Amino acid sequence: MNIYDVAKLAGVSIATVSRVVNDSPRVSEKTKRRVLAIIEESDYTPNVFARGLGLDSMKTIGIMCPDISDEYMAHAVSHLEHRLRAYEYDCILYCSGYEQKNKEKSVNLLLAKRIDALVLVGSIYAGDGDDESETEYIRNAAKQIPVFMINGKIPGDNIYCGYCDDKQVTYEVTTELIRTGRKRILFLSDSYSYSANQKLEGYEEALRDAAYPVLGDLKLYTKNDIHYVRDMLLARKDLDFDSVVATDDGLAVGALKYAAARKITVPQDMCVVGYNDSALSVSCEPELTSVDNQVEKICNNIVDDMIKILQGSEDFEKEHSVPGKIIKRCTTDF
Amino acid sequence: MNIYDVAKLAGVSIATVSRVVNDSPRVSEKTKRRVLAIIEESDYTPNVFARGLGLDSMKTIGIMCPDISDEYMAHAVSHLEHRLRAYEYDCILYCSGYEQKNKEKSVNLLLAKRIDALVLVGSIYAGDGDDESETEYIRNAAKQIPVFMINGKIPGDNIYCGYCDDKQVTYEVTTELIRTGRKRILFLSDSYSYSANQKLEGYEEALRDAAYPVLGDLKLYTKNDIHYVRDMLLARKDLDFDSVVATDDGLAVGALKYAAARKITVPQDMCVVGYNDSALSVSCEPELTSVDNQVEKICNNIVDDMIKILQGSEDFEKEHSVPGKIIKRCTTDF
DNA sequence: ATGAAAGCGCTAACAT
DNA sequence: ATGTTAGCGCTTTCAT
Repeated sequence: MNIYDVAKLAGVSIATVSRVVNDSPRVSEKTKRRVLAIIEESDYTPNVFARGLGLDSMKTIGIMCPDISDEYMAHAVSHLEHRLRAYEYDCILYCSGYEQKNKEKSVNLLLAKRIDALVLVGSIYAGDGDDESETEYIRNAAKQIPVFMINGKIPGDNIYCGYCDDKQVTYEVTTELIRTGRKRILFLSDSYSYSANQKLEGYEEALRDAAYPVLGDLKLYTKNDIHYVRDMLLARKDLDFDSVVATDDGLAVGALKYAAARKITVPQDMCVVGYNDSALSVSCEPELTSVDNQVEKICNNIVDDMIKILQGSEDFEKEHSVPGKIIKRCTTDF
Repeated sequence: MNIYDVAKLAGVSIATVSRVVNDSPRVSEKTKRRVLAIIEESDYTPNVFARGLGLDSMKTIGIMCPDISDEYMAHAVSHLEHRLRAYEYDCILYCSGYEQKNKEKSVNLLLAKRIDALVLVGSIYAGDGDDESETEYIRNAAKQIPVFMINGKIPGDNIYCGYCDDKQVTYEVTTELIRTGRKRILFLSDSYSYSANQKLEGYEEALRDAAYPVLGDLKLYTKNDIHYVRDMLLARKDLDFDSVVATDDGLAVGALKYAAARKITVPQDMCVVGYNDSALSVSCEPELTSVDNQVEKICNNIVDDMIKILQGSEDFEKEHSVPGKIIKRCTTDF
C-alpha cells in the first residue's frame, strides 16, 4: 500500500494525499476527511525511506556512548530517548567502547546513516583536555551535523555541551570533609576523562584553599570494580587516609568494603563520598553519601536546544552547566 | 558527492560504481581499483535512504524495552547492540514504558520505520500468560517482520523466544533453602510478568515436592525499591519468615536492609536469594547470593538466529532456553 | 565486463 | 483547491 494506491482509492492525486499526510492547510476539509478515511482503513503508512530520500532526513538522532550497561550512561540515554521521542525523533544507538579507534569508527558509521544530529554521552569523548588530536574526529563530525556532548566539554563550531559543574561540587565535598576534621583525603578515580579532571581540580583547589598539602600519594587511579578497589586498598598498607572522595559510586563502595575488612568504622573513622548517586549508594552499608550530577536536567536541556538548532532557531545556549547536588547519607558526618 | 559524481570521475557508469560498492564479482580488477580510488579520495558514502528505498531495508533492527535505565535491560541491549553491530545491523531504540497502551504505540511507530526485525526485551511484553488479547499487538507485528523476545515466551508464527529457565533455577534455589533447614520461605516479587510467574511456579513446586504448604501469606508483591521493601517488611509484623526468594536483586537487598534494621543475622537467622546478579549484589552487606540468568547468552543466541532468519536460512531454533546459574555469596548457607 | 534505463515512494515546485 | 511532474540516489534487469 503506497501513496498511489491511496490516491486511486480516494479519487485524488498523490499530491493531495501527501498534503493530507503532512497536514498541509491547502486541502479542503472534505477531501481531507475522505483521504484520511482511506488511509485509516487501508493501514497506509508513508514509506520513511522515500521520504528520507526526498528530505534528506529521517528525523533520527545518533546517540553514542561507550557502554550502555553503565548505569550513568543508561540513565542519560533513557532521558535523551524520552525527550527526543516527545519531538518525534528516533534514536539510533551506538556503543563505541572506550578505545579511540572504535570511537572514531563509530562516529563515521553513524554519520554515514545521515542522522540529523549526534549526541555523545560520557566525558570520555571529551578526552583529557591535553591532546587536541584526540577530539579531532568530533570536530570533523560537527562540520556535517550538530554535535552534542553530555557531560563533556570541547570547544568548536557546531558543538554544544551540557555538563555538571563537577569541579565546584567536588570542591564543596572536599571542603566539607576538611571542615569536619578530615586530614588525609584520598582521591579515587578510574579515568583521566574531562570530568574526572574537573573533579580532581575541585579536590585540589579545596585542599589548597584550606592550606592542606596536595599529595601525590593520595591521588589514586584504579579499576572501577568493587572488589578490586577493596583488595588494592588492603594491599597498600603504606597508605594513610581518613576519608575518600571517589569519582564514581563503585569506587566508593570498594572503599567501604575496605573499611569493613579493616574494621574501620564509617563515618567515625573514615568518611566516604561517591559520585553519580547510583543504585549502589543505597544498596551498600552504611549507605553512601554521593553527588547527584543531574543527568536528567542536562539531557533535557540539550535536547530542547537541539530541536531549536535543527529548526534553525537562534534561541539556545552553546553550553549548559548545572550544579551538582550532594546527597547526604551515612558515610559522612556532615 | 553521489554515485553520479563518482561515476563521472572514474569514467564509468553508475551501474559499475554500484557494483564496486556492493562488491559484485562482475567488475574487472582494474576498473574496481580505479573506482575504489575515486571513492576513497572523494569521501563518498552511499546514500542510505536511496539504498533503503530500493532494497526496502536499511539493515536496522528495532529494540524495544520498557526502561533502559533498568540494569537488566541495559545489559540486554548492550549485548544485542554489540552482536548486531558485528553483522552490520543498526539498532533503533524505543523505551516504551510499562503501560499496555504505550507498548502498543511504540511497536506501531517502530513498524512504521520499516525495521528488518523487532526485539522485545523483558518478560513484561509476554504478559502474564492469561490474557491473550494483551499480546495481540505482538502477533500482529509478527505478520510483518520477525519478532524476537528476550526473556519472554509467547506462541505465534514468526515469533522467536529466548529465555532463562527461571522455573527450574528457582526450584533449585528453593530446594536448597529447604535442604539447609529453612521452614518459611518468603517469595518476593514486583510484577506478574511471564518470568515472575515462572519463578513463582518453581518456588511452589519446590515447596510441594518437599511436602511444605504453599502459603498465600508468604507470596508478596511489592515495589522494586530498596527502602520501600525494607519499610514494608518492617511494617508487616505479622509476617513470619526465615528466608527470602526474590525475583530481583533490588527486592532482595530491601530484605537485607530489613534484616539489618531488625538485627537479624544473615545468613544464620535469615537467608536471602536475589535475581539477576546485578551490581547491587556485591555492593550490599553481606553480599547477595543471586541468580545469573545468562542474558548475554540469550541475546547472542537470538541475534545469531535472527541473522539466519533474515537471510532466509532454515537452520535456527524457534526457542532458546538457557539454564540459570546460582551465584553463591554470603546471604545463604549453601 | 559494462552501460542504459526503469523503478523504489515520496515531496515540492509549478501549473491549472 | 487540486493535479502534473521532476527530482532524490540508489539497485537491478536487460542489452550489448
